[in-house]
Parts: sequence; C-alpha cells; structure tokens
Amino acid sequence: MTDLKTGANPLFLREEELRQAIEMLYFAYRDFTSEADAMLEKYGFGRAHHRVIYFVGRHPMISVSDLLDILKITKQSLSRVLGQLVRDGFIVQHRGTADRRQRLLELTAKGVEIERQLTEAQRQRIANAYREAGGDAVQGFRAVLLGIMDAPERGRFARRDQP
Amino acid sequence: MTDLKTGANPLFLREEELRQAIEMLYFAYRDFTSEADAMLEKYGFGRAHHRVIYFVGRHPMISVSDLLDILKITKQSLSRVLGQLVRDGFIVQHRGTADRRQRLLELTAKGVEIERQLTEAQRQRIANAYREAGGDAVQGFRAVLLGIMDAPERGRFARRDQP
DNA sequence: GACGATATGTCAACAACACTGACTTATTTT
DNA sequence: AAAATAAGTCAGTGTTGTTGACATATCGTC
Repeated sequence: MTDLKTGANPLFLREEELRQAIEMLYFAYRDFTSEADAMLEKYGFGRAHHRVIYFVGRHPMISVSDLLDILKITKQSLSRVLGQLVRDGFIVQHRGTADRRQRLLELTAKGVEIERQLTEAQRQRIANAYREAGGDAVQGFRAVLLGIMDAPERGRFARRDQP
Repeated sequence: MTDLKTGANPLFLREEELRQAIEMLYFAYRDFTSEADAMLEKYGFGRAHHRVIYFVGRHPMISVSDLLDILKITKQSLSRVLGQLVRDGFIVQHRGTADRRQRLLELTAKGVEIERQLTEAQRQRIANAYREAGGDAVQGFRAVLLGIMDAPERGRFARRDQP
C-alpha cells in the first residue's frame, strides 16, 4: 500500500517536490546573480553595491531610512557601501526640502549607466525564461513567489487593476 | 502614441514586469532563508553549514568533489565548514571502498535531526505557497525557475516521465 | 614498478558584507 | 526647552567566500 517502488506514494512525492523547489530556488538565484557578480568585480564592488544601485535607481530621491527598510540591513553596513558609491560618483545625495535632515539618494548619469549594465543580464534571464515558459507560467511563478515571501513584502507587488 | 499616462505602453509594462520579477526573487529568497538563518545562530553556524548539511542529507555517501560540484565553491571554503560539522558530530566521513582516496559524507543521527529542523521552515513556506497557488501555478513556477538557472543545472530536475 | 593524474586536506593571507555597541550632529516635533 | 528622529561615524567581530602554495595518499597507465 505504500507504493515505494512506483513512486506513487503521495507523501514521498510531496517531499521530493518540496525539496526540488528548495533546490531550484537556490540554483536559480545563484545563477541569476552570476553575470552581475562578475561585472561588479571589475569595479571593485560586490553584490551589496548592486543592491543599493538597483533600489536607488528604482526609487529616485529615496531617503536613507527608506532604503534601509527595503534592504533590511544596518545603517553601518549600508554606510560603507553607500559611501563608496557617492565618493566614486555613482550616487548623489540631496538635502531634503521638507525635512532637511534627510539625505535623498539619486543615481548620477554614471550611476544610471552602471545600473543598466548590471541589471541587463538579469533582465535577459527573466525575459528569456518568461518567453519560453509562457504567460500562464509567469502568473504561476509570481503567485508562488508571493506566497513564499513574508506577507508585509507582498504589498510591493500590488496588482495594477486594484486602486 | 506613447501612452505614458495610461501605462499601456507595452515596453513600459514589460520593463516593470521584469523589474518586479527581479525584486520578487530577491525578497522571496531572503525571507525563505530567514528562519533557518536564525536557528543556525544558536549552533554558531551560518548558511554555508546549512547548505552542506542539506546536500549531504540529500545525497548520502556523496564524495567531497561531487559536493564541491554542487556548491561551486573552493575546497578551502568547504573544508572550514565541513571540518566543523565533522568535529561537532553532524557528519561522518567514510573511506571509499572502490576508491580509497574518497571521503564519502553522511549525516549522523544528530545531523539528520538538525537537517530536519533547519529545512522544516523552508518546506512549510513552499508547501503553503504551493497549496495557496494551486497545481498549475506550481508548474509555472518550476518552468520559470528552470528557465532562469544555467542550462547544465536543469538536469537535476528531470521530469519523472522521462527515462 | 615507476610516473603522472586525481582526491583530499592544510596553512596563510585577504576581501566582502553582515553584525553589535557607543557616540555625534543636525533638525524636527512636542 | 526637551525629546525624538535622520543620518553619520568609529571600533571591533564573525561568516563566507577567494587565491596560492604545498602535502599525502591512492589510482591508472605505460
């Protein structure tokens, strides 16, 4: 009744299915970042720099504390990386007008360019995977990833048809 | 003609779609590992220890070089982590019988137990996400992740109906 | 049986990136 | 005026990866 030979035991299949998902996430995420990681080396930067560049590009004039909320790292960790990026001219800081304590972050032209280069390989991977898998698969992909992440994070990906 | 206001410009939508995918991967992967990361601290271990424990559990009697092939790290990086796990009694090494140069790795009972605990939260996340998203979504999720990872890695997830 | 290749391990130095803890400055809010 | 907030800084620590060099045991082949 346990059906070990045929692999039809539902519990066994389920365990295998879950482990495959764990491993697919690991391999896909690692490969996903590999080209950008290689490119970053040439600038003497690491993955943390890419994250900062990416999210500043995505949210121009973001405050330091809002960026910390997204990245969920300490300000000491951020400051090392951000300091380099400002010194090297990839990011500029603007004093806030409403609240002058804030340092609002923005990519320079140089910053926009490196962001484009770094993210291009990742965009390509996603675009190819989406195209090959098809629209229904994309919806499934998004649904499962949303289910995996912590609930508060899901708000960042609200559906367009909801005001 | 560019339709900026309505958001109906297909290029614009596509860019937004790709960026959402990039971010979903980042947030989902980070949250996915958070419980295990917290548990590992209590043992004085890091995420690297979890990976070794996981893959040794998944491939009992795996050789060191095969494990290195999966993890794609240097043997020096592995040796630090593996050495700790062996010293602390989570993994045992068996001399290979066919090739006595090999050190085949296996979890101890203690190792099996910590593996179960560490992976449990991840299994739960996947199981919940799979259940909520449904079977078709799971297929889509797998298809897209397979498309994102490097082609050679895809072989690890062969379909069951192919011999 | 000698010799080159392979599997594994080890020592040392280094870099990236996260952390904690303590403290400062400027500005806003109460 | 006092408390809270935004941001920055200094110092120390730990994990995890890297490169390079070298050692030992075993296997496979000529």
